[in-house]
Amino acid sequence: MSNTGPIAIAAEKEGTGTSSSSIYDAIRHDILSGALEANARLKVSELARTHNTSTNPVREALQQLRGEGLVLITPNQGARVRPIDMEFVRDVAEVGYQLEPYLLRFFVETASAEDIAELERIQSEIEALNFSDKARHTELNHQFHETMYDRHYNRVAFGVWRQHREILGSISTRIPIAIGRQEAIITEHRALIAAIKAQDVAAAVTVLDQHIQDAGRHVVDQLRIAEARASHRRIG
Amino acid sequence: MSNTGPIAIAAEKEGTGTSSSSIYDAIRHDILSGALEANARLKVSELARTHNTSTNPVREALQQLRGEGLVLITPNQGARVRPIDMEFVRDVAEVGYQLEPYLLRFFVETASAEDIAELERIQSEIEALNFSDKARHTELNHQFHETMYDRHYNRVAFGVWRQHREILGSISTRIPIAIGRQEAIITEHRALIAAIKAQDVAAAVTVLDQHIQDAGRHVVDQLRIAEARASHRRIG
DNA sequence: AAGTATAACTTTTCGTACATTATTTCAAGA
DNA sequence: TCTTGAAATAATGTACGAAAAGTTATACTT
Repeated sequence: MSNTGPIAIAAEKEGTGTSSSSIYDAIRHDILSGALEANARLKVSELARTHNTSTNPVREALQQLRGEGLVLITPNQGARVRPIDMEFVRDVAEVGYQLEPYLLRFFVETASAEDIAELERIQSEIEALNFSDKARHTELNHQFHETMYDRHYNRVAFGVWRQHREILGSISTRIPIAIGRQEAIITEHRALIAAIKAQDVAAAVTVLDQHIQDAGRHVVDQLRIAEARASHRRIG
Repeated sequence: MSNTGPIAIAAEKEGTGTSSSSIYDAIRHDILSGALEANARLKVSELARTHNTSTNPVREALQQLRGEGLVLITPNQGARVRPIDMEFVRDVAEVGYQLEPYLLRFFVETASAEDIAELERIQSEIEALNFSDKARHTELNHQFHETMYDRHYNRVAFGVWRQHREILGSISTRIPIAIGRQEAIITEHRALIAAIKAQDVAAAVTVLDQHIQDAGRHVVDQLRIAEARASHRRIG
């Protein structure tokens, strides 16, 4: 059996301090930011050298990343970066679809006035930014959703969601946002806030369903364009 | 931040061969089977000794398990077994609820005659066994569901589901199955097969929703009884 | 002479041993 | 009883040897 790696029980962010943890963060960041490209070999001694440490911390970091599914390890052949291709993104996005309504429902039922105010604050910041800084937009968008789900009693669900969100977010920053999509994001967020204020669970879930499906479809479409372009370049 | 550990991108089972992999399997098994109890400290040198190997393979196995969320690691304090308590089980079960209908839908739409025959074979074996062997029943029940989801195109979703299933399965074998629940399992499985044969996606999803919610509630209830009993023993 | 197979060599992973540093334990004293 | 500190214990990081995989070069066949 080969390790094509699905997605598992995420470890929550924990206090670092050890060299192993920081190298874990570094490699993880490099994978998600795209600095390390798909299928790149992760040689232990090389990583140890570039990060000014010895091999053991690197080996442990790679094992942890394997547990999370971001790194693929074949016995005696070492670690490679899990390719975040269209298929993988689609799969990750669809898992998100299944979890978000569940997470949202609890928020609508339990949201305080402060929670909603926080949402509106983030939303106004998103609108003010107006997509001028993609990385910042992705971050704010992440905050918008995280604000709603963070206090959910189900830490497992939240963890799965967040990990998937990070993967999607990592590629969102690398693809363009279509103009039409920009407007849709604004109106969808507003509709969501309105439904939450009205304590209308059904309406909120409906809006969210639309929102995340559109968002996911958009990412997959853009990725399809990028992959087609890449293959065209190879052939031409 | 502490690592209370949600659930992440699961690594698929891969070909072993290395000592690290086999020790990973061993520890994982001991956690899920209950041989290692909740919060038990996992001392590296101790595990190395009992498994006849050195410390590095153990350390790497623990890191991988941390990535999967089965082990909690605190800097400079080492690894502990993640407690699989009622809360955790409930959370894991609820994540399952969100994913199973999604996985099932695809199966109903694409199932071949052989697939359905396989389901019926497993079902008849379950009925023949009639709950006389709990471990075997859990295994068959797992097979019943896995048969439906295994060929789903979304490997990420399948991986998340399977990992959660393994956690639930590990405790199912440790709790009693109520008589009423036994009959319900049989009839629910039969109804599910009927709906699949009729290509009725909606009916299948409805039956499944009922089935997994009942199953989850049953596990949580039994666990509540067990925990209450344990705390009573402590007090009394 | 070109292509393939094989052998020598290099690189990398994997397991072992050890040094260092942090934590836990436990006993002595306030 | 609580605090303090020293010894024991365990985690983290470094170094190295053995085994496997990958690479290059050489010999052999067609």
